[in-house]
Amino acid sequence: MDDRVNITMKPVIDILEERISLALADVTGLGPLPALVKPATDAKFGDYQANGVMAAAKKLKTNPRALAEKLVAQLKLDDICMPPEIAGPGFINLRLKTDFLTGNLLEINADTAHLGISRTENPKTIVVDFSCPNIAKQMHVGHLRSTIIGDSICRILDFQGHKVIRQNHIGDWGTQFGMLIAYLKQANPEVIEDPDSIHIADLEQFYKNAKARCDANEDFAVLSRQEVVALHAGNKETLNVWRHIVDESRSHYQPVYDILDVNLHQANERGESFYADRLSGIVEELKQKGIAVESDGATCVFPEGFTNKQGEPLPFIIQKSDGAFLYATTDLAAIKYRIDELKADKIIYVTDARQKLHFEMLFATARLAGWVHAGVELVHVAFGTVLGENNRPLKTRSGENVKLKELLDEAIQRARAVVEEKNPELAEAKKERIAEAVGVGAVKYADYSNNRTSDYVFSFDKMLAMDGNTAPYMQYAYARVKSIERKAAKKDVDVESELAGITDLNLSEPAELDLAKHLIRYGEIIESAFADCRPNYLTQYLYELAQKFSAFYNACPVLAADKATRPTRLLLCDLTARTIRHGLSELLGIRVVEQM
RNA sequence: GUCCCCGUAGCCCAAUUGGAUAGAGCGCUGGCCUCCGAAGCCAGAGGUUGCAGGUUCGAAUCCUGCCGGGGACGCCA
Repeated sequence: MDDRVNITMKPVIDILEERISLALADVTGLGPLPALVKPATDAKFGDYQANGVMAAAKKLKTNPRALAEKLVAQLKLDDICMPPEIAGPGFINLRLKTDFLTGNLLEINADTAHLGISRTENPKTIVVDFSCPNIAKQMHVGHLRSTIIGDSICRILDFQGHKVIRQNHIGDWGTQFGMLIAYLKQANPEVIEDPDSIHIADLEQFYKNAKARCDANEDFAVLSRQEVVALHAGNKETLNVWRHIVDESRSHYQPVYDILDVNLHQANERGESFYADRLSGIVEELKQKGIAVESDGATCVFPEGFTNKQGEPLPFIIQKSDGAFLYATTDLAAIKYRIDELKADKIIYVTDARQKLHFEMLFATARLAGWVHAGVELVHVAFGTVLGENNRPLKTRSGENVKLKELLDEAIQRARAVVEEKNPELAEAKKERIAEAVGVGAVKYADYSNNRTSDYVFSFDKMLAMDGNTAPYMQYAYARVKSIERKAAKKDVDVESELAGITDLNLSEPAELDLAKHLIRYGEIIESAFADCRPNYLTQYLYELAQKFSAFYNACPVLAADKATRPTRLLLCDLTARTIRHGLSELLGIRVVEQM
């Protein structure tokens, strides 16, 4: 079964690419050349086009159209396409046969779990480093993108059959802990006796109070520094208080992951503290290998190709002059751990674009150290900033970071108001569920649908709009299919049995064909979203799918269709719903609802 | 000052990385509910892809130089 699926259910675009590439190699005698098969830029050119002939002709210094003629004469695609057509300077236009389309849809239909999408032939162990909140502070809007983009990358990799290791590199070991512990000991001395009694209602306030006392009171500042030393030295009492602050913080951010449907748990945490006792060894090793040297009292690596403002070599500082370790040191320890112990073939870092230079230097240093053996890939997946209406990074009116929890609450509340308006007769509990799915979905979808690398302006009104490329639009398309199924039951149409015995389809209406051709491209889109870690390819596809479904829905009655066409249309509905549900809820972590 | 990212329709964004006549949405104009959910659909107007050169069959995409915006650049993460 799996073999069959793997052979037959490769995306069409890949099959075409392979076959045309082979033929191209044959005709030119130049060895393997890419066929450059792409979706057609315009429906009037067909469904796919191969652009590789022109590049090949250039190499061969021959006429591209003549080469195209020779190639087409050799091509055997008649099981998939109508006879290829040559156009323009040497494009080869390909139009899928309806028979092929039918067969493809039936196979997708048969493969309930994977929608006919084959798993990778080359599974890898991939570590994804994402989210990474600072402990003892509430998650704010700055954590949104890393958290959900990282989660989606994991979901896609997982679906493709890779071994995914999620790593939440939480900030749990910094100097701010001295201050927090010192404050807690003063403000809530009972926690020393009974650490379980810690209950920090407002983490942010707790942090601010500690900071204020630290700034105002020199004795307290001294105390704070002593606590850091005590913590890092492993003092039992201090460690105990620290552990409870971390636990308490988790009880604040775990619910945020839960409401976001982000698959992160305590088991995924490998915070800064995890690497604490490895840091001095890392620095030692780099010194011994002659990679790290002392400079102005600090220990630095100077990887080639990086310069500072004065044009001098730029340091990657791994140990401060006071002996303390930094972010860079922890990241180096983490790379080593991930490659040596987690056996990572690939490590993906999902962080904001401003850290680009840091990761370039980090990777360069790890390579110098010889830790990154052949076959290991290091990738920085960077993203832009979430902006407010003023085009500056999103803040509250008073200039503070917008808390993620509050942002999501507002989205849910706004969605709730819309449900109330459109569908007042629904049960309360149902309205609440819908509001959560729509509100949170809207925030996530809006983020995913933007180009990852650019900044975007956050707008509740836009993301909750029912038209346009938004989560509610997609959820609505899904709910309409479900509504057809409910109506079917009332009209004595047994959808299951009509679909169960289905062996042939009757595709004839343009809207049916258009939808069908889009449905079979799902696997191809997942591949491209994966290759570049770009969830917006997926949202773009889903949006087009929902649009094509809506056009089909308007043009082609389903339940009222005659016996010859109804099963085909039911199948199109069902596959649309399954694809939307899979894309939204499995790959993007956005819930669908039966009614809204 | 050096380096990195960006500049696309009135607005907000795409363009699968060098392919054909640059696409969607919002907004605007007009049409579609006796009909499976109108939170919808259909049609239309709207562009010298910041500017100027260059590379080639072919450029929003690559190269050079300007202009404008954002970011990074020794002991934060």
